[in-house]
Amino acid sequence: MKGIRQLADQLNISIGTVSRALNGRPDVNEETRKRVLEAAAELGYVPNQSGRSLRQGTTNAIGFMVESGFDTAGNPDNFFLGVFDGVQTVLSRHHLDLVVLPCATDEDPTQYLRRMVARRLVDALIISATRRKDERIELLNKARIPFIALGRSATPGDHPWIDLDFEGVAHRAVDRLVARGHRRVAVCVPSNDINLGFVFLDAYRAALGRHGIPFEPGLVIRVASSEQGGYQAAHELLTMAEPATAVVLIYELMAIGFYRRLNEAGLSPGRDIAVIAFRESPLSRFLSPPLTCFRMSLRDLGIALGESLLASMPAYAEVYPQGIVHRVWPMELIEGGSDQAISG
Amino acid sequence: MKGIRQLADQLNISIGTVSRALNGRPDVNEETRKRVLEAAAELGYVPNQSGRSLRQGTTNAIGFMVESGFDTAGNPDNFFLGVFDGVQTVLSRHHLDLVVLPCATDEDPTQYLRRMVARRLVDALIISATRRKDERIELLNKARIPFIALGRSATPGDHPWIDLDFEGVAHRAVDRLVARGHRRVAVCVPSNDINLGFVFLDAYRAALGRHGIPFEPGLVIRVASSEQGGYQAAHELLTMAEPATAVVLIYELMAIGFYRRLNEAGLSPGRDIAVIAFRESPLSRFLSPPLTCFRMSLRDLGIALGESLLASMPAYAEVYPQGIVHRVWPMELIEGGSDQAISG
DNA sequence: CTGAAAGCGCTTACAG
DNA sequence: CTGAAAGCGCTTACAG
Repeated sequence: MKGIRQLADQLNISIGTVSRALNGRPDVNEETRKRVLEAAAELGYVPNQSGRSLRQGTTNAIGFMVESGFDTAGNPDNFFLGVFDGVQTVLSRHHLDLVVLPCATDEDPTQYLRRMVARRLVDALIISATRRKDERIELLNKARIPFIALGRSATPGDHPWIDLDFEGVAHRAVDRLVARGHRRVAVCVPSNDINLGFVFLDAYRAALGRHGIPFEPGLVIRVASSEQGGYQAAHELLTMAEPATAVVLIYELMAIGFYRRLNEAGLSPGRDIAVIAFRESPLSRFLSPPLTCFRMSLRDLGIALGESLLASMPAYAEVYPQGIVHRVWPMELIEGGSDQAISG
Repeated sequence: MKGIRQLADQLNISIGTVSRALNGRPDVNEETRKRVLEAAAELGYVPNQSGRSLRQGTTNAIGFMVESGFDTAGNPDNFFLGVFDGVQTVLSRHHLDLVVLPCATDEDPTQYLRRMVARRLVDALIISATRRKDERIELLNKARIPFIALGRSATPGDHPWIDLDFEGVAHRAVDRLVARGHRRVAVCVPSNDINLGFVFLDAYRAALGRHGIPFEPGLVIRVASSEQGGYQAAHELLTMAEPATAVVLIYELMAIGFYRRLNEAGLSPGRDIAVIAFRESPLSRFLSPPLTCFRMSLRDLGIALGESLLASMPAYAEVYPQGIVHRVWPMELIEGGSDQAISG
């Protein structure tokens, strides 16, 4: 099956009618439509997307930009695959396809995105791993392409975004630890300029402030978002003049290395040092002790991302009247034993 | 900047010349080419991909199909992101872009692929998580779209593929364990119909055979490719009438749950039971004891996939004269302490 | 070396 | 309800 021409010839009708029948236009005889649909199914005809795109000015594809080498290292159990699944649930309602655009580690993310936008591969975009200052936001605003950011940024603009509730997590974590007598609570944040590090740190300071605990820069440990980073963080903590008695980890993968280093020092997480991690992952409860951390549904987040993106696209705004979404995604505390240690 | 028309008008030349200049055709005055290139850069003009695709019959995009819910759960440290990076290194040489096509959990992979192929979104495909019998291979063969499979399959066809060296790993793992006196070596494989489970199991049987050890179906533990699966596997092993003294895990994530369950039973991996896992991941060496497992470069695998795919595309076969690649990817043994346990 | 024109596969006003 | 035709943005033989 080559194209609409062949299908039309086969049926002895015009390509216009075939197109209208296939696209569900109302002004087609039902008998004709049935014949067209059957023939298309039998011959496996599906419209060439390039032809449609060129004519309609729309690709019916939504892009999701991810980066191989950046923040993503901190997301173990296929964080993105879970989110994709939710996004697709929404997109499939409208016959839109999700296309993931992975930016290579050796390419500048803004340059990469510029190319993708210019090629007009997708109608709208989801970007992730937002930086404190994120040029991609300016780029997309200027290009007037609809997009939503998974993550906030200090870059101005009233684009839609959804971000995890770093503030809520920081406050609840600090509250729990302070309630157990801890006054020296360390925090592990990424060493790069990803925005979540700033948001988390600000909330951590505010939480300490509520308890009248002065902020100590020395308790902010900046490491890679990985097992290795966690190992290094524990090492730094152990070599502090006056070690922290509790720690909050921004990535649960860090916990693996963190636990390991503590064990090497003959210390037990949960008994000698209290540990709270950010997001729950499948490994959380298989650590000893299980991690106290925060739960969320990746799929639901994906659904929210998809719906909020469509809400910002003129063609779908009617179906999703939520307007420009700015949303903090709630996280639910899951108690493990890792924060049982008591201080003071 | 709307299109080539505007750019041409601006420069007072025809769109044909603009196109030729931009595409590096030799029959363009160098002075003219320079003007065109400069104007394009200044105005941020990039050809609309739909227009090019329609005219050329090629999209300049390569698809990489992944599945959210299948085998991928067993791949923790961003297995695919690492591979993508290598693939992109190759594609960027030819101004091809990588587009990842994630099949949702609730969609049939073959149906999904059929749609993607029909839409003509990409020129060629990489598929992963091949099944024992994989309809996608038949589909792609029939559609005559170039593709390479990451993973073998029993489905016939002489398409190119690259697969990890499950045989080598199974043989070396069994050899090591037998050398330490083990005769009852269990193996954990996925409970679904992914092909690697079959390949691995066959090699395991062959390896046992070389040592004159009879194959015992009871020592094949089928569980999910996850921490939870590993936990369950250890549980099953502990409740065997005559427990295995060693185990080979097909996914390293399983080790987390496996270790946990052993610890709950007061047993130490590496001391009481020997454990060898398949692929090294960042977490391998942070477990206690570190995992004995097998190392490979995700990036190099991606490069090989990219080059082998291009080799199968007429337009690039000259640059990559390797023909139809059927390749087993080597893995290097990394000693941890997890297989130190001695038996007999 | 450049321009004018055809045509890739579609969708969609416009007639009838 | 259907057909004929225009045109989306490109690339590429074909003239000159």
